[in-house]
Amino acid sequence: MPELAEVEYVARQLRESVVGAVIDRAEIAWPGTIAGMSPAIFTTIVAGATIEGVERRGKVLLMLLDLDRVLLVHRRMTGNLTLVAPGTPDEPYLRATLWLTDGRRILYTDPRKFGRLTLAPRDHLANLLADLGPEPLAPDFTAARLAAILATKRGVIKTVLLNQSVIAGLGNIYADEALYAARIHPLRPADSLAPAEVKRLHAAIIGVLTTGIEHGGTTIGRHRDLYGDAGANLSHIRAYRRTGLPCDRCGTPIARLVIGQRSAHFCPTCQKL
DNA sequence: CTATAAACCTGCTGGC
DNA sequence: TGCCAGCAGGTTTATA
Repeated sequence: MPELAEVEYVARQLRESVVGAVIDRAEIAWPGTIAGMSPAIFTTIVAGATIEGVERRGKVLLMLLDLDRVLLVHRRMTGNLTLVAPGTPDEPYLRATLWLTDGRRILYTDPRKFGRLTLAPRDHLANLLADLGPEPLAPDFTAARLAAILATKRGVIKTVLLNQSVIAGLGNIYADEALYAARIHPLRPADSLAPAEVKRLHAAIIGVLTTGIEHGGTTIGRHRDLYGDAGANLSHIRAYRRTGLPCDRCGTPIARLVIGQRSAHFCPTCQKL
């Protein structure tokens, strides 16, 4: 589930709680969680590291460690990071644990085992994230820039929005929500959008992501924040998984299509092809 | 480049 | 009530 909004919210919580903390040791409960190296190497490198900062790029959470290293976390579909006090029992589906020297633990849980943790030297970061498109909440993500990008894309807009190399961080929920807010049909060719539509889409992307972050993310299935709480953004979702429910704007039942192996939800009246 | 399908995994839901 | 097909917030890889 975790898209940009969910990752950003947890990144902010981590920044408030663990910057300055020291990782005493790591324990890997499911080896496949570690990407790019063996769990043994991972645990060796991470032991004793100080967490100097927390950042995010797209859906990737970055824990900046001392000695110019970085810990990357991608939660994919069902991964969660939670911070627990000493003595708290482990959570179900625990895949990795970072023990802090003060006794707290950062738990990585992930029922479906799709998520990954990896370590890299800081100067490899740009290379590792090289395929990601612009950050939609950065000041340089302007409507003009979005227009320039979309003008070169031949595919349908829904698929283009999900492509992380086009824009970083949008997933199925916020792509559907942005298209709904902008009143653009998900099957519209990306390069067919009129300037006014691109402008609406640009504002919609920023709007739905900002709202999502403000409410702690959207919890439909498993997303939880750093303290195990569900996000409250579901009440602000107007299209995603609302098939058959009335459109907020016109009352037409929300429809569902499969586009590029993903479900797409939209209002057939407000979002004309 | 674009599109499509399958794979990676497990759990939950809805329909019969 | 019980079982099973289908679906799930993501990404990568193979194939056409």
